[in-house]
Amino acid sequence: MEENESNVKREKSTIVDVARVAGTSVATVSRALSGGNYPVSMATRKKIQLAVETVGYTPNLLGKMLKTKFNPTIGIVIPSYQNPFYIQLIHGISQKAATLGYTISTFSSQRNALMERNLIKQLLQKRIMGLMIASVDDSATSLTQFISNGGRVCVFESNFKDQNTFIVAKTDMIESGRVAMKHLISMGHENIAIITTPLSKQSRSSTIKGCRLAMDEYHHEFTDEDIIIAPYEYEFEDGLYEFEVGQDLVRILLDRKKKYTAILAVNDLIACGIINELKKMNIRVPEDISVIGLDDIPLSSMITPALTTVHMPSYNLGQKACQLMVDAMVNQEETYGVALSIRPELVIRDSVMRLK
Amino acid sequence: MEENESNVKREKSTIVDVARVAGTSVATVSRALSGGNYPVSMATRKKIQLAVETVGYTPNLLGKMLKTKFNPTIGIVIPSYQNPFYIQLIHGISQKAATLGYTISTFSSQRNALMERNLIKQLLQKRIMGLMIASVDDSATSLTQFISNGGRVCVFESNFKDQNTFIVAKTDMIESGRVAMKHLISMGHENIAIITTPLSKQSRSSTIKGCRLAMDEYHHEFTDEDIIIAPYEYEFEDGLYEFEVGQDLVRILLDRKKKYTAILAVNDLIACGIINELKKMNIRVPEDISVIGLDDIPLSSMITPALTTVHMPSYNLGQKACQLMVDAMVNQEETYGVALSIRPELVIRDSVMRLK
DNA sequence: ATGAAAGCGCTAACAC
DNA sequence: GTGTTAGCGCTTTCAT
Repeated sequence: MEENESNVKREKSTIVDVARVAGTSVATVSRALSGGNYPVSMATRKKIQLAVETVGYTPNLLGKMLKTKFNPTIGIVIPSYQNPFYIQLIHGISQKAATLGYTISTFSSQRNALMERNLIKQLLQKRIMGLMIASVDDSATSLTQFISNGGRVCVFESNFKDQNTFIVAKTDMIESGRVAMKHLISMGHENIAIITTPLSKQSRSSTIKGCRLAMDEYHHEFTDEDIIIAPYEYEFEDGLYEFEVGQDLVRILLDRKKKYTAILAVNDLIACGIINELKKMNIRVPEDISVIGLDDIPLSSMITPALTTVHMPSYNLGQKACQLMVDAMVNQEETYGVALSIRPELVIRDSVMRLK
Repeated sequence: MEENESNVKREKSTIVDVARVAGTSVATVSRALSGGNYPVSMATRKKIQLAVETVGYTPNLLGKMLKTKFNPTIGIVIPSYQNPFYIQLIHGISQKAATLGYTISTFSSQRNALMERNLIKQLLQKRIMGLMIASVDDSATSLTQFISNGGRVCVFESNFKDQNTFIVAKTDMIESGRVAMKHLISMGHENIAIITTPLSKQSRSSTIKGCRLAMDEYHHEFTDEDIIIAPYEYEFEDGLYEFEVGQDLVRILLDRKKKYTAILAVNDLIACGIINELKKMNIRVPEDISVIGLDDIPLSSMITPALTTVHMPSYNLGQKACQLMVDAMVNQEETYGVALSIRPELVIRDSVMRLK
């Protein structure tokens, strides 16, 4: 099969095809098509536009990015698509990115540090300059490597001590824990249990710290015994890890000698699991036991009883973090060490009962 | 600031740096690093490996892809991150892609056709070869353009008549509607209403068709009056479009003269919204009215009463579709027109009551 | 088993 | 305002 001039199966056309048809040089085409406001006469612009259509030209970003060393994409890595908290975050980022003319591309690490590293390596190899991540890795080496290759990193969650080379964007977890716990106390509860996923993440231990703070303020007794920690952490193929943690751990809690009047779950998905399991056991919420969560995901207002929780403005957080990210990407100077902390807010619904 | 030989801030090193340090040619480095099983002596391999580490080399995929015209990435475009059905689908795809050595990159069109087109254009410009999409666009032009540029497309949902250039992967929606409706009928229901989002999508009208089929089989009366269709379709910034559709439409339904004993919702999120609203109005499910959904998302087993629904094996569907996709990407011959249809399965829980 | 060199599609000096 | 040309980092003939 010989190739002839008027090839029926058109090979993907390039800038030179356009130039040939338009009767100009490739430089002019480049300038007309993406050369900022470089002067190109209206006449040639028209010719080029026409040529673009006749040859069916689609720019090849690969060539452009190779040349300019700039990939206007922001990579987002989250631990799971199952937790609505991250979904809201993505929404926020996405919305802001769109207005700023950036493309976002999202990935799930499936709570797997190895997979996370692989993902980051991929991004690096594609010369993506911006990375926004809720990391599940104990080590920050992947991230620092990303930065030493000229990238910008924004972390939402991290196990390691915050590097001052990252943009840190998080909700104030200490305050969240404190707010939730104070609400329970103000409703007359004293025997309160905490149910949590492993404390490896800094955000988790911060939450607990906030809880302790509140208990201390009121001189309530509170020991490590009162905290039940999930022994495992992974992503199910199909199902909701955190929801199941709630279901499993509340059973363990109920088997204990010590009796509690309220449970604080470190996130809403866990709280929903708890309530779900309690219902199965015919234990009424909040009459028999109160439950409070943290996050305020859509599900929380959908279940019965509607969950009292602490709202994390993740949509806002995403928006603001994205703005910071883009700033860091365009500025050549290092705008590092930025910290963004968003204040949580109590949302009272139906899962906590006044005790006395 | 002059650049000196032993530059402190290392510029990103390339294959030529590696070659220089290893004392070989760039061709050899390329072959050693990614040249399949092209013969390179063990000795030089070692030298190159060493050089890679000393210069801190990270391959630039942009260069590679530009040269090879092959981008081993699969782009996924879904209407929303809020609907767990798609999340399950992504999980399935992701898992399979990982085993096949492909990277997936996901995007949300936010139920916006314009945005969807933009996304597709982006993918095209990045010369991504594989696109798996649940399209919300009325027109297939973006998709056909993608294909005419050498890409492969797999559709999960589409408004247009199926092109035989696509890989079509869907659950059998006609059968789903039929199964759900038959269950209602077998439980003694005759006055059944359907609540649905706009029928613009083919999958929606297929579901309805299936419902009609079931009604016909039993010679039950069923008219367009019994179908309530949401007048709008868009993605909220923050919230669950379909859930709210359920809430809004069930109120409208209840205001009608005709009284129904059962409601069929075309997806679970809608069904959950319906149940939620019914509860607020102190109407008991299933005692006062039965509700059945379609999809079997995790939420369905979490609410009270647990939702009776039709399970769509979206995880499986994702896996199989991904396999097909990759096959199509490696095969130069066109493996088009493949259709994959997965059979749904009734899941009986607590939201449907036997009438007589 | 290795190297030299052409070129993928694009941009950005530098000329005119 | 427009054209010429030298690469960006990589692969891949074609030699040797």
